[in-house]
Amino acid sequence: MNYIAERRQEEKDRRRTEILDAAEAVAASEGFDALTMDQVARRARISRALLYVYFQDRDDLHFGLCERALALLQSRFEAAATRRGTGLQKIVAIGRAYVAFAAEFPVHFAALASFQAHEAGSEPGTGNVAACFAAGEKVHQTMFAVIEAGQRDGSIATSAGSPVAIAMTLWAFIHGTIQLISTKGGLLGEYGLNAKALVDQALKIAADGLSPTRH
Amino acid sequence: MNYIAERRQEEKDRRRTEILDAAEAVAASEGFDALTMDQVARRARISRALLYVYFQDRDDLHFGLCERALALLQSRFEAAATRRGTGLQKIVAIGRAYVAFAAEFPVHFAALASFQAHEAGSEPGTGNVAACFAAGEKVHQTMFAVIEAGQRDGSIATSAGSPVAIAMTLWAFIHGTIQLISTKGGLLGEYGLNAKALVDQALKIAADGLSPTRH
DNA sequence: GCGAGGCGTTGACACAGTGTCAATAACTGT
DNA sequence: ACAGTTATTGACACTGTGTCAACGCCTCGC
Repeated sequence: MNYIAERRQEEKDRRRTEILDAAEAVAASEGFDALTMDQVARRARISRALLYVYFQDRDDLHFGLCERALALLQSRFEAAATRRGTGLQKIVAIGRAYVAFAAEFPVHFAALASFQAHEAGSEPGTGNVAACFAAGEKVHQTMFAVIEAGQRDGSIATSAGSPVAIAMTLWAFIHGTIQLISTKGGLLGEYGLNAKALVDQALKIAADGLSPTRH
Repeated sequence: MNYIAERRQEEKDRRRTEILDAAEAVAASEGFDALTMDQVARRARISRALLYVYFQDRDDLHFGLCERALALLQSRFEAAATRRGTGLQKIVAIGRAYVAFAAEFPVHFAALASFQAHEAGSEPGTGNVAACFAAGEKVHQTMFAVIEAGQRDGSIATSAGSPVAIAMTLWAFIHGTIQLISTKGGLLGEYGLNAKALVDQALKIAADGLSPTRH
């Protein structure tokens, strides 16, 4: 009957999320890079071989984690984007949301960072890779819309460039800043700096660079 | 005699640079992440075991490559910093120098990127790690000096923050931008963007954010 | 010249992790 | 009860890492 297939699909989905939960737990305790298939399988209480039924390989599992992270991030971005204020204020709020996200879910941020750091061979429309790119696309769209609104309400200079280009640039800026802080945080102290001050700095410069006051 | 020790040291140094050359060659042809000790050893025409005499482990070799990359980058930064112009113009020139560096030596940039992306456990003053951090420090000092000059000649707002903080922020900005372009370059086309336009965009926003025109 | 001791060099080993496959176990419909 | 599908696994082959005892070679004191 059809009931069966449906139930099986549900069980498959639940198992899949269990595996991702396990992977997050392992990444949280052992560090993201030092995550092995064996640890994940044991944590999820299945054999390693079965893990390969649900995820094609290590990278595929990785993309699964990224998709989760991006979905979570997107909800934060949307929350930031729906607050009152100018487009510029909203985009700054989005930047702060990314910082807060990275602080709250370091594992998810690590997943995104290594996703960002590695080459993206032309994506095959299938599997978790596609889902991951789609999730990233949604995040990007959110930023895009806010920037466009900012240019319409006059808080962001149109001379700063097209919304797409600005979105990319800002993403690179804020991601680079968080990455620097999270990996080299220890060295900051030697210069008498702290994370919050650097973030404020970065957001201020970026916001001033977007503002149309000049010219 | 002392001659002997000296000659042996020189041979050791030369062998060391040969190994690094081999590592660069392998990284260039096989990709940076997919670099194995075996490939490097074979390219340098020594046994894998001997490789471990010169470099403690894979990471140590990696730090050796980073040190080279940073030294090279530093010479480019200094060249950019000695050109005529305001501090702001110089810091923009440094940004462009980093972009040019990444385009000209993708392997070196990849080394720096993965160095930047991974955690830096409190450094032990010994070995290549220390040398790598020292080289990074010199690069940072170059930026620092230019920014300070910019604030003195009035081309960079003092309200933008302390020179150290600005240097860190700008490094994060430009590095993040190059990283985005080099790993996700393929997707740029889908948005009608190209690398050069994005770089110009990023530098413009950053420069406008630093400029004191606004108050 | 020559033997002892240090230095450079290596092959071989133990280990850890990945991805695959044939075989087994569990379930479903007739 | 049985045949057919689906889920699950242990065992295997492979790749890469890091270590070690051993071997050869140079050099220096005699």
